[in-house]
Amino acid sequence: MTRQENQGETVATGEGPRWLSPEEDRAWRGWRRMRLLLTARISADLAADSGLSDPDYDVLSKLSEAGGELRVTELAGSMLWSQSRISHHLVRMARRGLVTRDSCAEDRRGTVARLTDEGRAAIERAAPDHVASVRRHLIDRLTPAQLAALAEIAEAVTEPLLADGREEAPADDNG
Amino acid sequence: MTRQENQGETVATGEGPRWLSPEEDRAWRGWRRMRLLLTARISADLAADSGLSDPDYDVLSKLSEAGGELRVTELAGSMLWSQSRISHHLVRMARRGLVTRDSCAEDRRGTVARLTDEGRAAIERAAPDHVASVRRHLIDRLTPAQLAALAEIAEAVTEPLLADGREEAPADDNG
DNA sequence: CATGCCTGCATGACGCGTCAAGAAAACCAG
DNA sequence: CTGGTTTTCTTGACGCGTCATGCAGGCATG
Repeated sequence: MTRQENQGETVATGEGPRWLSPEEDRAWRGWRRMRLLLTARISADLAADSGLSDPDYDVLSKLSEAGGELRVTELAGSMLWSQSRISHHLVRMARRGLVTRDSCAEDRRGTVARLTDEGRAAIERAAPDHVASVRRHLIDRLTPAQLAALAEIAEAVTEPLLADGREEAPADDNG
Repeated sequence: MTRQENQGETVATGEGPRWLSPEEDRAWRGWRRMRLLLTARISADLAADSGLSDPDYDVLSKLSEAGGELRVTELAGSMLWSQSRISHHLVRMARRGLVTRDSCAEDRRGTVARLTDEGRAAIERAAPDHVASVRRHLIDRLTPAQLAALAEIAEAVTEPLLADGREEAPADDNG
């Protein structure tokens, strides 16, 4: 992302783009490495401890928060997932008996995703180990100040992205 | 991740796990949302601007830094990718004419990944827009202090993860 | 120089996520 | 209530990444 080896070469545009400064590059590379390694690690812990994937856990968790059932669109909206993604994933989870997909009474286009007993049991079994993993690999590595900084950074970055999404396609965003 | 609706219920372990405090939860949720949205957005920009995927860009960039060719293992090592991942991806990139995969002279088990002219052209065309996208969505949203904090957070989190990897399987890590 | 292990890489199967296309119900005009 | 639009969700194709497996070439040991 800094100019690297090809620094002497002229870029196709002919106009010099603003490459990243060393500090900027350090943050960018750090972010990408953290994304790669932390995600992989917590995901692997979760799979090993409970047999659930990260997305599995998220869906079960949301459904559990919502009292056990939720319209598919609300599920997608609250998780910032695409319709297609949630649809595909619910099919897979239903196949494994973690949820059911029942057609909705009030709106017959709709589908209600419902936690099965097995699904509820799975999330309750998985949660403690998962929290422990998140603590071990992220929370406990940071000072309280860093934790606060991370939250603020995330908010500063995601807010404009959420706003972009709303302008292009004014959709629901309750989450 | 905080106790949410099921807070009154007893967890299967019977022993209360240390759930996340509000500040911890804010950081954890923020991190996940940032990972989801920022990654998606930069990735979409890259695809729209240049037709390359994120992994495409990373591979081309590494090869370019290395002067145009690299042993597959070194490529994987420097990017922290699995052998399998790099292998699959090089097959796909070779199919599109971005790289070639030639068997290595000194070690006949080995493979050398080489940038084609087309591959070199692709990365040079893509780079300026990509930097601009990274600036727009990440760098420019943060103060210099936040940028430094992000880098430090990333380092604090990834260092132990890299160390873990080495203990379990003492491999190369030049990157 | 044979034995056996380790390394470097490829491959197949499978889960995951996106985009594009489509079906069906709801909504809304006139 | 008819015709068009919008919403809700599904589906198929395809790229991506992982894990497990396999295999050929290097390497070390006797």
